Amino acid sequence: MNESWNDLMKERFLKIGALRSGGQNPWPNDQAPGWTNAGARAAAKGRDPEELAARPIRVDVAGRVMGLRRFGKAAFLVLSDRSGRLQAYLKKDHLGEEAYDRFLKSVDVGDIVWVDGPLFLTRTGELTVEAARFRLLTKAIRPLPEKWHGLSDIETRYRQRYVDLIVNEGVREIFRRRARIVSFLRSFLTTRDFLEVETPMMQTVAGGATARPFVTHHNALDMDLYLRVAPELYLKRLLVGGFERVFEINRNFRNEGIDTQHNPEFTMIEFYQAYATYREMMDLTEEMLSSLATELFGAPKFIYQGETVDFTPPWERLTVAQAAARYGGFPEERLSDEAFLRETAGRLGVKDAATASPGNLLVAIYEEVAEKKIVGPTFVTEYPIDSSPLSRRNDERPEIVDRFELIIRGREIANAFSELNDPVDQRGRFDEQLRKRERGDEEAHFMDEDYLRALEHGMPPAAGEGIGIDRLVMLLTDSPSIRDVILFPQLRKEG
RNA sequence: GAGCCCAUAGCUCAGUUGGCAGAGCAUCUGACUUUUAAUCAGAGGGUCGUUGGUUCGAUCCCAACUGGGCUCACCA
Repeated sequence: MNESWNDLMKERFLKIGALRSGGQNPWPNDQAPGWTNAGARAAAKGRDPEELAARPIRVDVAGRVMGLRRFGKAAFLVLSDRSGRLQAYLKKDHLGEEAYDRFLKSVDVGDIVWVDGPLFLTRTGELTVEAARFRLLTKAIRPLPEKWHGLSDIETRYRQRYVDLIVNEGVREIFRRRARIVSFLRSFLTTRDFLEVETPMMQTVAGGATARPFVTHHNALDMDLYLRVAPELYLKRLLVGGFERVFEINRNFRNEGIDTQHNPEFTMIEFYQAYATYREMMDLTEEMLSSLATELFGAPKFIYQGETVDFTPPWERLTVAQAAARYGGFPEERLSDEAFLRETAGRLGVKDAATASPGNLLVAIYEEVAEKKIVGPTFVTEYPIDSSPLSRRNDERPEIVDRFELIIRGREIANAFSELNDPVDQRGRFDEQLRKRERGDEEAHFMDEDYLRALEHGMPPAAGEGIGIDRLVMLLTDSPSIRDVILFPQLRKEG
């Protein structure tokens, strides 16, 4: 008995003692159910009470006791397993006085039990197992939250996700849907001949994105390593190696703030296709996400936070300048005027408005006035070159890159571009990033000599894309916070 | 990192203009053999997040701290 236990827990501990002295193990592991609750329901579907009585279906099921209604000489248990709920009925006449009394003395809501017996329908039509045999499989010491209001304290829901999952069916459904989404994306790409790969999470150079990395240390090698901020540079090495279509679904780590859109570790899918451009990536994305929504909802439309999101292709395509002009109310031609950009950026409070390049000013203005207002899905294109050090330069306009961001409900969901495979241009871009880093930009890219060496071997022309899985799942589960779609979101140490 | 808000029984929540801490569910005892948040009768259960301060007296007022939420900044 633990001193910190409350009265409810002490009460249950006494029951454990009673079980043990009666020769019963409170935590046995020698009984597996032959049926799931949903399987039992399916077997009895359409049968009326007389048919069930005439040709009994005998099932044995196990699950957590979510409800317990005692009536003296009979009792109902509500059992919950991975497939759903099913009611069990225990009758003293059928089970024998001693066994019945002992079981009902020891069992509590929250325990896991096994029940074996024929199915029947109660007067109110509820499918029920009439227990001929039963066993306690797991004794719970802690009580579950209240049956009607459940667990709503947000901190407890995140810290003790196991309790959240036990009592909040909607939470279980979110994570089932998350698994379905990841599985859909995986098979969508696999059937298009993409190879799934795994590349390093611990990298000597944290490349592929602009973000502050986590640092760790390898003792045997006496070497600092970075948790990856993106898999991009490794996946493109694989294009060099001859895997012309690759993808990876895995965690990235970024040492930045935490809020409803950001968790330090988050899941990305990145995919790369040789002989494709960012234009084909738009088509692929439209097809992938609209068919995903159709798979989930039966149509490429769904509700997010009270508003309809429509994934029916084709999606709107806007340049950064067009988006800034439309949502900021500027004449588009003025957005190519450096003085106007500088003045506007300054007025909007953009930092470095006096020194930033015209391209970066335009993006900053777009992000300030337009991005949050775009309902989408919208592909935003024509990003300036200095914000995209790994993207292919546009053939006609060397100041922009062949890149898009996919914006849905004001959030960046995907980022894609035609890949820069010119090793000379790439070295120049890395040099520029190094100069930014020397000026104090902690998020600028590092030089990656091995990546340049790979490019020097020849990377096929290609396009690649990354989609933030957590944000996609938020959209498709109508979740307002990223913590609602990550099983164990990052929190401070418990106080 | 900044601002605002929150922390009371296992859970969901009241409450005290500063004077013995409340409800429902859960638990325990009793009644009850087809219930559905079962019902009925009774009982027990609290370091009011932590530490200080003000006060005759603090769960309540003040401060700091811890944890959480939202907004902003950074970012995807």
